Amino acid sequence: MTAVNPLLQDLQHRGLIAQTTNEEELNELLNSGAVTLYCGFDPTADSLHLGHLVPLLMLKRFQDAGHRPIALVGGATGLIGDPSFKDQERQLNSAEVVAQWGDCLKAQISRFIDFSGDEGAVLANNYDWTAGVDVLSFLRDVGKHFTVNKMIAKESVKQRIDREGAGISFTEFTYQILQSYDYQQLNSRYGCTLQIGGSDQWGNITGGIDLTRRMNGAHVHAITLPLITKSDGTKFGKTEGGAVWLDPKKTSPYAFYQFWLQTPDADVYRFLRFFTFLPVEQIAAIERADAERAGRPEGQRVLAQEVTKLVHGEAGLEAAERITQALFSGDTSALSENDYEQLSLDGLPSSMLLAEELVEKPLTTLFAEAGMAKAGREVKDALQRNAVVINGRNVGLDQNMAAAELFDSNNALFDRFFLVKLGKKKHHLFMI
RNA sequence: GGUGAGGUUCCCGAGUGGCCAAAGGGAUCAGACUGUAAAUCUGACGCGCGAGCUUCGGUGGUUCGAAUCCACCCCUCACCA
Repeated sequence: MTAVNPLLQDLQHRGLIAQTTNEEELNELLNSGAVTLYCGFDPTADSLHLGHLVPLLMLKRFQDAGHRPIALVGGATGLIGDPSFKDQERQLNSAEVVAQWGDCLKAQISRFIDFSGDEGAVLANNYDWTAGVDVLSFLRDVGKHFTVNKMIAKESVKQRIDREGAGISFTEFTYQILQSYDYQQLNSRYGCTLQIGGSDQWGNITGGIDLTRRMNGAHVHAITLPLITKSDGTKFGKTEGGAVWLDPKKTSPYAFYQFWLQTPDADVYRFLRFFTFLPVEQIAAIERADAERAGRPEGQRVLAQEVTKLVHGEAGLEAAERITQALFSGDTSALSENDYEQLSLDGLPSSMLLAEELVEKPLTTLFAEAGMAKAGREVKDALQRNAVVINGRNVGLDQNMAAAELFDSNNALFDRFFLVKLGKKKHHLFMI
């Protein structure tokens, strides 16, 4: 029995390993020196989202442990669409759009992984080795290694094949061959011997392992990461606004920080292990301390701080905490004119008001348009329950038509700011 | 191609001529309680501050009146070929 690899052990303690190829061999591989490993990210949008964060951080964990990660942007696979566990055929995106999205992902990934240095990490794009391949070569050289029988048997496409009325196009069916080809190529080009990915990628990954053995005669490995679940069964990583993005323009550091801060107790320590680099012992200590102390736990705050810092940097975290402090301390009187300007810059939702538009406009419409509620009805409900506060003053439904008066410059802070709170958590800054 | 079942408001799902903006559940939003947590309880939940306006696969029709009846069409599912 060889020594247990510390990285592998840490990953196990964190619950970050769903499946692996032969564990003994994997352990030996990691003990034998620097390993080159890869993880693919398909450009399906102009930004990565929380679902990508765990694999991305995983690459970093390996890099920190002295291994060499390859971040693969799926410029080619993104054109095809991964059918794994999807119940419906997906809409194809145009080549220009996918290329542009791919560039966005590259920029984001670069903030997590260090690509400098000759022996450093590699940023690759599978478009580079697929775009030029002609159909006949591909079918003869690569396709010949796959049996349709095996491809059909994969769990990831099973529901699409079994189920009547669903179906799968040849295009998407081919996806697993393309991803397998990536592994084989990365093995040839960079000596890559380990692939990581979400547990839904197991089928695609094993295809790559087989292909690499057949074409390169190389014995390569894989680790899959668990699907991140929430204790209440709802989907992780979603808010009212949809996905939580890593791009600060799409999800502000403040909104990002708030997302983590609102993590249920039942999930917070697990998420600390998944999404931060804090040692597992320290996380366990936080959990113990929280359990012993009555009242508000520390876990959420630590989680929000750590992950926001990781994704948005010190400055992003500071901005998020600045807003949070101002809005949730209950004391906004301490804010200076400069602070209000900063709130908007820091990512607090804000909008401009035009005096002439306020005369006929009910608050319900005004706040719904500002994005504080989905429909005027929700604002009405909040007004009825005294849940709307403008600059510290409660506003009721009887003032619904009094927008012009409420937002008069005489009532403004520093002659132009209005901080509106709807419910306990929704804040919006209006400026005149 | 044949036969049978069905398409209802975000989702599931009741509703078969007026009492239906449409039961019930879920999701969502707000309130209470708390810790910006969970659980629980309360309210809202097509759109509109309101008067009112627009919905029940589509198009036409019957009727004072249709989600509900009729005709045609579109789509889904099941079984058979």
